[in-house]
Amino acid sequence: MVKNFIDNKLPSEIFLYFNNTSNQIFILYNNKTIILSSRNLNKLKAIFENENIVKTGYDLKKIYKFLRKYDIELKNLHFDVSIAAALLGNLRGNITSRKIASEPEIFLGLLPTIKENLLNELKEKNLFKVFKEIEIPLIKVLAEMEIVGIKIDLNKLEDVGKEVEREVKNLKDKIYAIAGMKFNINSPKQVAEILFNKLKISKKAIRKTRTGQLSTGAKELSKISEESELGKLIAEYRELFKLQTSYIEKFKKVVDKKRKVIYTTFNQVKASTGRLSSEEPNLQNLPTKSEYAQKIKECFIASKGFKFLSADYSQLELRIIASLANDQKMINAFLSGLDIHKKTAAEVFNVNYDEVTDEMRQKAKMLNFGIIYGMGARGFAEAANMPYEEAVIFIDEYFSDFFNVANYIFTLKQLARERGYSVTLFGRKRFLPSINALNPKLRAQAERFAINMPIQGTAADIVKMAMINLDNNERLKKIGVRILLQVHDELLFEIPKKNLSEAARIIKETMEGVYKFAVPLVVDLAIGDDLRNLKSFSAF
DNA sequence: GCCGTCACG
DNA sequence: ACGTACGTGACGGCA
Repeated sequence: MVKNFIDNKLPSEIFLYFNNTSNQIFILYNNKTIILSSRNLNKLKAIFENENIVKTGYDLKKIYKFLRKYDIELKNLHFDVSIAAALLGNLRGNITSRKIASEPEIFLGLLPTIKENLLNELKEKNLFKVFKEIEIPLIKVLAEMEIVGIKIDLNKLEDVGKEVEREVKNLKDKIYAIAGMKFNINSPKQVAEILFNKLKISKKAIRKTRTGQLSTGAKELSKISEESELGKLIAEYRELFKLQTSYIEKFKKVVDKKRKVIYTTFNQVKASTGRLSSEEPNLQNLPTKSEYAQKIKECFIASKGFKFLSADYSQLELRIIASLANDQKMINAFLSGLDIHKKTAAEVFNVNYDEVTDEMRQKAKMLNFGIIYGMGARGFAEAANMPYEEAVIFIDEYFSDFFNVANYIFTLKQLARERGYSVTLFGRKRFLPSINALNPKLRAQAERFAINMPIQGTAADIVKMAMINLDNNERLKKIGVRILLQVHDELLFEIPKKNLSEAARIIKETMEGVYKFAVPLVVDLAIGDDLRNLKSFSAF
């Protein structure tokens, strides 16, 4: 039956849908439905691999990966309706996989119409360029990264696991002893009960959660250190419990035991700013801070014969603000090559660069972050742990120093109000239905989105474009370079040892050359055999 | 299925 | 007095 279809005239386009429940691909081929399971995929191999037949589907990355398992390369990825819908703002969209999973054939039949509608809307709303030039080419890059995975040392992971487990138990015992009873430390409700009712620790400075319960977050726990050491112990317990459950145990659960490789899944369009996200497991939030965190990172190792190379954009978002705002003072700060937060501090505190203290730098750093987040005085005061009045003064000073940044932020809000969306340099949009809302809370939130999205989103566009350019580089392909992970402003590669220098040079040049801003992009490199021991590396 | 919490950029 | 700076994913508790 499949044979007959192929003998007919070749279609110019086929439509694809992968049904998770049955593990089958549903294909619309010259208006006929073909259903293939892993056993008979090969019957359409020539069609899948035909460059002249465009492929349209729902979640093409998943289909690409499925076919690759059977040595078939899906070529000419053309239109992904889930991506198109997301770019148009249907984030957790109308098209949910659950809804369509029960009626895959009906959904497949609708795909051509859905595609036509989405295509028209993308063009109408000027989103086709981002779709065509960034998101579609990225599908294959992400699929390849997910297929390669990252190697993990299971023996080492087991050892760290035991250490952390022992430490968690110790902390547990200590906490019970001080509390005078056993309770569930994982229950914020019970922790609050013990601290503030049983032990009668002062709750005057303690914040409440949205639901009116006394908060027991790390910040609140640190406030009670004068009265009891329980706060510190509970915080420590939480930290280690987190490492144990969210990382060590999780990795053991999802690892491919035979290959000793962990495979993540990147979501291309989940984040409303255009960032990627990573799930099952999330490899974009590997812990870094503590000694145990470092021991976990040490478990991620380069494949035999390869070295890790990490390449991260230095201060990507601030460079973008300085450039897009065309703020000469901030641009000069970057061009000087000095520490940007220290330079900012010198401006805000009106002192010489050399006179900037760590505390001043810390405040300036928070101001710089605040800009990216669309801060208000209240939020900044809270984050920087200072009185509201003082925060107002700091922000005023910052904006009078960097007045084009202030103008830029004003313009971003203004444009968002007029257009109903915010937009990145490369045309990605975030629709902001609440930007003119009467509810001040909702409106203020939309304004923060309006400020943050063009910055975070432009950075996301840059990194996505870098990934595509790297993937298109024939030389890198030839010398065996693989991209393993993307962590927002950083890419992790695996490189055959003998080609390290050449690869590093091409990678740095490619990433820095993605776009020419007023402030040049700078990429820092580091190499190593595991994720703990990465040493900075000069490509030239 | 939501909440509080905490890991990351 | 309060609404209290962006984007995520994952956990256990709890109803």
